[in-house]
Amino acid sequence: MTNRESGQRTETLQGPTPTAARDVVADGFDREAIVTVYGRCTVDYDGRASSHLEAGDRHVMLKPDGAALVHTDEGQQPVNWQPPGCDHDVFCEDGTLVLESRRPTPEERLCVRFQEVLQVSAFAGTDETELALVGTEEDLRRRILKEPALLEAEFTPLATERDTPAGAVDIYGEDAAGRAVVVELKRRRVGPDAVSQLRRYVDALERDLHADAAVRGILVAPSVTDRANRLLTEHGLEFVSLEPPAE
Amino acid sequence: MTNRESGQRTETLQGPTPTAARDVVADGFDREAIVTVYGRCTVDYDGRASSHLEAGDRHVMLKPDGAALVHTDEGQQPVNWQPPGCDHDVFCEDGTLVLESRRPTPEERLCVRFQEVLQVSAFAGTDETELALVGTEEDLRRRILKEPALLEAEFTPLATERDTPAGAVDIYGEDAAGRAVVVELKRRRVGPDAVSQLRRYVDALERDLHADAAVRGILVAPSVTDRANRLLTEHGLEFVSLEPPAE
DNA sequence: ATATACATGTCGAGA
DNA sequence: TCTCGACGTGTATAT
Repeated sequence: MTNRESGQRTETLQGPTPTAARDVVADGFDREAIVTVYGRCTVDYDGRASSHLEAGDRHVMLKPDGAALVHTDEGQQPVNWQPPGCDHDVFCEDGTLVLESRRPTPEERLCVRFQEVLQVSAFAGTDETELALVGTEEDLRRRILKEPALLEAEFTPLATERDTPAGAVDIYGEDAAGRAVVVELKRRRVGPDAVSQLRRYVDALERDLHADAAVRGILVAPSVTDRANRLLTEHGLEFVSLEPPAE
Repeated sequence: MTNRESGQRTETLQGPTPTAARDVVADGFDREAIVTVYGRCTVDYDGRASSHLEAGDRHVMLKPDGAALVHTDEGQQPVNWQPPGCDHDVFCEDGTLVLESRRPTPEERLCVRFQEVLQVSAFAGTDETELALVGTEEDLRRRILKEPALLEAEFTPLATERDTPAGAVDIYGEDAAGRAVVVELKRRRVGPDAVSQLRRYVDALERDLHADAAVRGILVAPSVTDRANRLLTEHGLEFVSLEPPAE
């Protein structure tokens, strides 16, 4: 089965020869298409780490922005990949199709060698729209700024992303007594890492203000783990249960 | 162009009717194949957060383990997805193809509605092999255990994954003077988070041993950021530059 | 199922 | 370019 319509949005060959497959892939690169190849292949990666994969049937996707993905029939994550910004290359070697994707800084190389190509496709299309996502940490922040009493009565937000030597604080403000308050937001249940983060900010701000009065630190999240809760107590930090808005 | 060979490893239709596309998808599910659909669609997600995507051309992959991936022509990450363990469903509604993927705990739902299906494929294959990966934190640990002097002269490893109230320490040991040493490993350049992590372990171990002598904390990584370095100094922690083995 | 930390994490913002 | 922290993080392991 063959199908070559270069002007069309999709182009697909089944069971192609290596050279025919190469031509579809190369044409797909030229047309800024998403190129996919399914077949039996080995995969080698070398860069931040190194990996090797023996022959098996996999689905390879090459995007026009330079991203590469090698998927098996399991897992949400690709078994091998390359980030956007890579240069894709296709050629035939010893009568087999080879896909290669490289990038500099860091030097990384992904190489897929096909013993057998079952199908090759090129998908050209348009997608102008952007994802509308609700329920992020940003949404949680807006919720609190709109209604500070959700945190505690008479809390007054003074700044977001306030800079400290340890990094930017999510919300900085003061309580009814005029004490400085550092608020760290998390959209979901948190563990010890989030407590450490809050602690760094509180420490840094206490030094920064070189005030005698302690800075209050409040962790805002739907819930905390046991160990995180112990850490909070240990360091005199507080917790307020609050979720991002549902819609 | 049509191709229906149910016994074969691949099955593909181009420009199918919604019902024909549905049949290929359903048959792919039955055969434990990787199913892909390319076409113009809207995508809705609701679960830990919520998202909506207006119509555009996208590549959807449904895996037999329940994973779902929606890819645009940009980015390494899918614009929407569903983790393994979901139940995939396919049907026609108002003359259009609909793909739905759900899971309980947490309740999450992904729905892709196609205005137009340009291609649908089912890929059945085998992949027995496992990825051989080198250059992980585990490799770095083995390197140090094999040659403890890389850390410092006369360092003696006593345990890996030693438990403390704050969590498991990567390597626990003692130095030439017999002082307790906590080693935290990172396979790449680290920021403040890794220092906080090491600090938690050192604190916890000092309490656990309720010894008067301070516990040494050593961060092992290729390098550290400025801020992380300041935090190390601030808390009396140490740094040793070491990388995972290259091969 | 929950908790904890790793990951070739990826991604985006800010300096 | 580098740093830093969020992410519907995913993934594995141990409890």
